Amino acid sequence: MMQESATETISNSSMSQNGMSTLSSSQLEAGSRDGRSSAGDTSSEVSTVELLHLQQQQALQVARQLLLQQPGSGLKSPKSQDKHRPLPSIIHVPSTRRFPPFLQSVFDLPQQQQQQQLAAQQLVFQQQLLQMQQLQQQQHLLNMQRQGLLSLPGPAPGQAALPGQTLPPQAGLSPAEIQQLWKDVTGGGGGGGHNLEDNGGGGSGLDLSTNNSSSTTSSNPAKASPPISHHSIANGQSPVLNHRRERDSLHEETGGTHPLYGHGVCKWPGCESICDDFGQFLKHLNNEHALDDRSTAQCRVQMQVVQQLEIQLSKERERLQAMMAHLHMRPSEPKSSPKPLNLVSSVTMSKNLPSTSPPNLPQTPTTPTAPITPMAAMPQVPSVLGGANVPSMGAMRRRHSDKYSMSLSSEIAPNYEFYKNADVRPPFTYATLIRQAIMDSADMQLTLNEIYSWFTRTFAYFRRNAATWKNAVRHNLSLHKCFVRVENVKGAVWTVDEMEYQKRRSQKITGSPSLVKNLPSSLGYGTALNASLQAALAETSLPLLGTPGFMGSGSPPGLLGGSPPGTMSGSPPTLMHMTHDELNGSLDHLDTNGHSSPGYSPPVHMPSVHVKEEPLNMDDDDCPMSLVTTANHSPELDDDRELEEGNLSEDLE
DNA sequence: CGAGTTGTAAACAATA
DNA sequence: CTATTGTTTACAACTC
Repeated sequence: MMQESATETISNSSMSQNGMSTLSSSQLEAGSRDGRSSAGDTSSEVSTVELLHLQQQQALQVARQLLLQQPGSGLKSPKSQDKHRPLPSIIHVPSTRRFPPFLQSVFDLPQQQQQQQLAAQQLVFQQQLLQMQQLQQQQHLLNMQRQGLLSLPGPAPGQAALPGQTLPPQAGLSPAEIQQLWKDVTGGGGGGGHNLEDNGGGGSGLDLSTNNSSSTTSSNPAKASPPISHHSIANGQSPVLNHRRERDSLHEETGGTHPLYGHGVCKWPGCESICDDFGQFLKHLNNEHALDDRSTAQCRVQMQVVQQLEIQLSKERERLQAMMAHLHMRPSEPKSSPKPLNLVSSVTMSKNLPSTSPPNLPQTPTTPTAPITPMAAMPQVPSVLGGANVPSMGAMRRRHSDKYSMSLSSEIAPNYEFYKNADVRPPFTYATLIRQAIMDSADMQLTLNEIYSWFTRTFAYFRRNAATWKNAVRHNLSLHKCFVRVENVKGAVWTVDEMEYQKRRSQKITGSPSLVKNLPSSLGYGTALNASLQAALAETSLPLLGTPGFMGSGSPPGLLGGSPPGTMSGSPPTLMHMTHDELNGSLDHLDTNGHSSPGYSPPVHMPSVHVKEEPLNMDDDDCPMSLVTTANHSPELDDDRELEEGNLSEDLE
């Protein structure tokens, strides 16, 4: 009972990462930078068109590259490198981030930040992809339409294109042309080009998600996209993002809301009129986009655009599945059933509860409701369970996962809905999950019950067999040194000793004790405390940590010794995410396992200091700050600390 | 084959 | 007394 309530009360901090901000400015800049357009900043028509053109091309190019790469084996990143690598997520691998993970870590971004960044990149990428698709569709449509509706203007396509860029073969129209078309159809609505500049590849892509509902809306063609970034993209996978986005926009539009209005701009296809307030927008809407032939025609175009996009989406989806099937499926085990999800879950479960799990579990228990698209689901499911891992018998454990697992946040986030609704066992160890739960919390500390809640809230899988997994959770908390119990006034909370956590990882990975020592476990401090700092240190000392298998890029066998990637016997979950995982935070990627640490005890727990102020309301929140010193620490700790502290810097090389 | 991980199950103790 | 929370053991399944 408590749990239930807790489940509800707890905030979804896990989704915080969605809150990314703007798209990478680099993307935007690229557009203007490349083009000669800079010359015409003055919002002359020409410049506007050019800008648009550039931006579109840019987006197309990026997206195209990705698409091309993905299918091909050439993909250097997530590819299945060799060992059972989980399926790379097509969508998740922004071409933009080519730099090695460890480089990223150099930035010392705190985990959250990194995640955000990651997410942002991801979003940008997806946006581009969508944009590309949209453009293609639109081009087709326009192509068709122009025959009847108008004559083409004619700026040479691709004129300002970047070196390697070319328009999609099939596209008959250049972005500029499209733009022009819209304008023509619109009859000259558009305002200045400001929009373009701001937005860059920005917002239009996202709209895909909303398109369906309001077709006439946002999915506007290239031009009419919302100006700035709201974090644009709704990454197709997480509805959450969409919601967020919607909310955000609502927010901004304090006055009123309208799908065609956002960020002070009219989002009517081809129209970018600036409307300072909602009232003005309404006026504009009624005046400029009243029911007339022109509007009707635009509406029709938009409908077609949407349809085309949908078709395209389904095609891409098919392609994705085929790719995944190709990459992951073991020759031996062709998962015949299209519904890996449930299958899997049941299989997995079987292990846990041999008899318990009803063979016929609500196979689609959650699925039906789950918003997740096959796209989102696919990656995970099949790879995780589907594949070889689930050898007929339930005996197998899917521990692989964690070896790779990185930060769940990155892994989970994108598939948040999936895990939340699908009864699939997450490919992470309990330790990893627990850590994530704690890290997701505002205070970096959770009570046992809160941890339980996180599990049930985040994974449908853990809504069953509570006794089993809860016991496992407790067991893990007690067993692993990285989990530190801190006494609190109202009880006790669990925190993560990142140092320990990393230490373990490193051990696992390197296998070399010396290295392990590098990790300054003692810097001490605490738990949640400077995660970033710690992360940085960890990274520094173990550059490879971040890279291990993910991405497939470079997992140098050398250091890793054996454990990392290859570990997973079967198919790891989605490595794709790993891609960003690396970015994410150094802290995350490597995963851990339990107790390997030699004999000493946890290095410091910072306990006292960091104690929590009860985040939850479910209890008595009266005492906001319950500072308590933890009793946990035993003398032994200190020893370690010193020990390690000493070497630390030196070892780092 | 042995060591180390991870997941389960279960016994127990301390508390609420 | 019961339910939770924690700690420990034991064991099986895996991986290296």
